[in-house]
Amino acid sequence: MFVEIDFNSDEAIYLQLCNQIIYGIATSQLQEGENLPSVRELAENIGINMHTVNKAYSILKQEGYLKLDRRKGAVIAIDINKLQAKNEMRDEMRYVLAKAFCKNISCEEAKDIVNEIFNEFAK
Amino acid sequence: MFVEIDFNSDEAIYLQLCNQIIYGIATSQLQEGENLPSVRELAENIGINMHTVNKAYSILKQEGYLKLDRRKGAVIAIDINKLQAKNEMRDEMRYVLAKAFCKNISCEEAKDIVNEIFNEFAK
DNA sequence: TATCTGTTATATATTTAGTATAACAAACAT
DNA sequence: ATGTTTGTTATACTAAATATATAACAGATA
Repeated sequence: MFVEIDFNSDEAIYLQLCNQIIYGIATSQLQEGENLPSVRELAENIGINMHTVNKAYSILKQEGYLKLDRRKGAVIAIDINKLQAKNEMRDEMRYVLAKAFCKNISCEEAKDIVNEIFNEFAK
Repeated sequence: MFVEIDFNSDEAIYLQLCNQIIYGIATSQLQEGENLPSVRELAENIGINMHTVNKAYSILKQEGYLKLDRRKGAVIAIDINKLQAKNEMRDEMRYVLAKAFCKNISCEEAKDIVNEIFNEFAK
């Protein structure tokens, strides 16, 4: 796997896992229908506890990025609720952009960065 | 003050405080040079502990939004390090936009929301 | 002098995060 | 059939983060 955990980060391990898997889907390093490692395997691989991986997978399932199946394990399966996703994005973005605005970053500069990041994603 | 704490949120109180004060600056409800309430006063006002407010103020100071003065108290004073601010924004934005991309939100739609939010700010 | 600032210190309770074992039922390969 | 692998659940524990409660200090101020 491409996952890299920073154990010195102040961000919780399970959140780092969630974010990196979502980023992996966006950059199509992980594709719809593809299997993730089992909770035990990934935990072993990273060197963390099974339950920490399980927590990440459960959240990703609840947020509509995975389906968990006893036979096949964790499978990428995007459930799209665009309206909800947009509202969540707006709420998260509000504080990120407030910081930017206070630091004299313009709307144009912010949108340039949005372009930049979208170019990292699959076309 | 305009601060509203959601005690049922999973977000820490001191973080809610930081975010709302930054948003307050961006929307010019708080202006450069203006005084914030003292840590004791704001704590009393919201109904939380003095140290929780103090933690928020200390972080805002360290991130360059406030100066703390024994005589005048906490004063809005923006320290602009644009390059650093841009890099931080990019890192925070990356995972917000990865989520959006997975949910079929387009680059244009994301930029529309950036416009929308910037319109909430002072001109 | 009394009061208000931020600041620091100590102690404590609560919650969250992470680990450690263990067990279960469903699926599956041999 | 047997043994293994899947997610899932339960319990117990440690450590860290969060929030509260008092208390005290030095500098500034009225």
